[in-house]
Amino acid sequence: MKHLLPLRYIDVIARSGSIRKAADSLAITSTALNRRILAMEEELGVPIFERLPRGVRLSAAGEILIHHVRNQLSDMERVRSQISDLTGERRGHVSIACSQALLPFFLPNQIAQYRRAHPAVTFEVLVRDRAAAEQALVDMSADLALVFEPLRLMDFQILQRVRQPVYALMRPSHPLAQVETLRLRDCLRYPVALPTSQYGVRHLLELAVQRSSLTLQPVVESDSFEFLRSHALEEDILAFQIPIGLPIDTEGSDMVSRPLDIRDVPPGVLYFGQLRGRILPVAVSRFASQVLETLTHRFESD
Amino acid sequence: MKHLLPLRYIDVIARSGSIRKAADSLAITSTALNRRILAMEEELGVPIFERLPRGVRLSAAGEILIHHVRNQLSDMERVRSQISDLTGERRGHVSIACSQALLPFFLPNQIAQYRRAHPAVTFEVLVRDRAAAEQALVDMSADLALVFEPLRLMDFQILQRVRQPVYALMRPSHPLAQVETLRLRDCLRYPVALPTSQYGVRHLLELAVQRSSLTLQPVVESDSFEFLRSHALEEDILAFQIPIGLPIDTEGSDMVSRPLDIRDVPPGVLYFGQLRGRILPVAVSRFASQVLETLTHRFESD
DNA sequence: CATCCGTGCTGCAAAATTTGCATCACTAAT
DNA sequence: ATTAGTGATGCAAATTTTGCAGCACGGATG
Repeated sequence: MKHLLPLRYIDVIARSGSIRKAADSLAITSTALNRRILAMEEELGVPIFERLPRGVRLSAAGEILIHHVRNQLSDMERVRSQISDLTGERRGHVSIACSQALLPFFLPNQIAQYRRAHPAVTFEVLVRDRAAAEQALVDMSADLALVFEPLRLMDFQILQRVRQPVYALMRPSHPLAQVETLRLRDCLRYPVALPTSQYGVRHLLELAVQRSSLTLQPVVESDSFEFLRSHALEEDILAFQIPIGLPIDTEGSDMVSRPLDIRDVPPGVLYFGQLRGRILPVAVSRFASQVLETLTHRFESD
Repeated sequence: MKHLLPLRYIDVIARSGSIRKAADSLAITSTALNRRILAMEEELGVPIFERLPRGVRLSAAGEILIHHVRNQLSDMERVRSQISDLTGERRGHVSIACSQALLPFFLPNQIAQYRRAHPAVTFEVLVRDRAAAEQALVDMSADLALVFEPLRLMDFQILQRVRQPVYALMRPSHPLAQVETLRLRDCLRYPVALPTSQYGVRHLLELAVQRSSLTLQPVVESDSFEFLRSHALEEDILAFQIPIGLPIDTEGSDMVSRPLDIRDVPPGVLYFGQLRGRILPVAVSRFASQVLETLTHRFESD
């Protein structure tokens, strides 16, 4: 849609922080782009960007405007998609910001299921920590977010909340593999692998040890759950994960997972949400319904 | 804002039902306008308008689009207004669709009060019956609606609901002027003036007489409350009105108002609302808050 | 049935706008 | 001091938009 080209320009400049860089990625000259911005600022009567020696930054007015701009762009996508629906097609694009735990099983499974019904819908999955996920919603680089134990919740409209107890992950040969429900103090008698402190699982374990007299002394620490899991596959060590990050059927799996006793470690909460007040494109909305259904069916809501 | 000129074009064409007429009121040639529409339809891949021998009409796709278009236009106004706020001004425009009862006292009072604080804000008051008020919200010719006993409530987001018992209005010399609370059967012993059947007050009275064995036999009927009131001033006749249409202090008034017993006539409900899901411009939002405050303070909510 | 009026659409030339190049002025990092 | 990167600007070319005149069509009119 041509008429919102100026809006795309503003969006790209705001993201790249430089008119020249934006011009490159928009495949036009910086002159043209620069002048269009100047013209818009003229119309608006107020500068949209502050000029810095190394580029530009949104002004106060620009901050207000950018919200509107991104909304417009997104909303036009929704309109196009709805119009496509009229003519029989069903296209669309869904962008999801999520925690690492969703990567191995849950999201591939959900997306594959959705795409079986709607092959023309495309997906984008962005791994974001708890703070960045919300930011992705705000700047509309993501439509939906699935995050574990998020921090701030200003612009985050919760669609569903499910309880996620912490599970320990180990080789079948591990001494604890036979125990049905694990106590924290038993776990900590063995070497453990932990995610770094930015992650929700680590946070919950930290809280748990503070209540007891135990201490966390990880032999391996990483910001990659995939690495932690793989490492626990190599030596008799405990890794931790939440149910949504575990395979649905543990038959034939090379790892054993056992829940930690909730008296020791409180269950975390996985939040599924969108930007507050935003009207989602049809494809996104339908996919969200499916995820919501699955979450509700498979986990305890909180 | 130049970039949403095409959107204004679409809006005006949709309203006027003809490209040439729209072109006139937009002060451009029909050629230019026509070509822009053709270009947009090309971009969109779908016709926006159906071509009829006497003009154009929105197609199915156009119906979807026009919603988006009007939202965009309105939202940009909100952005401009918010940016103006940053630079110190406080401008804006508020358009209200309302029932006749609001005209003599309530709205003038509210608007005057608001304009004392914000003299640069302008107002527009459209008298609309119950169906047309909602339509005005939908096509965004009105920002807010204040209607008595509305019919459909699909796109109407209720901000407040207040109870409005029916009052009888008469000269101080009328025999019933001394009675504190009037019974319906007493009223109907005297000549009455009634609004036509499209109005809520009439509707409530009709309901009331159906429950009893009484009948309504108005000596005067009109679609103007002002006329009914004036006529009751001329002869000893009963008119009817709801509290919001009555002066606040009855001191020195040339008319007496007495409530009908709610056992006979159920109180009507006055609805204050906006278009569902719409983000209101700042000026509108602030005015709405003031009205809401007043309604809550002055009447029983329902 | 013939006429007429109002409609949207189109070819072509003029007008207006946008674009790109070369260049300037400026600032922070080197 | 130098350099590299930034946004702004004058001017001419390229592109887009506009307006005029006229066409084809279909319902209203008598």
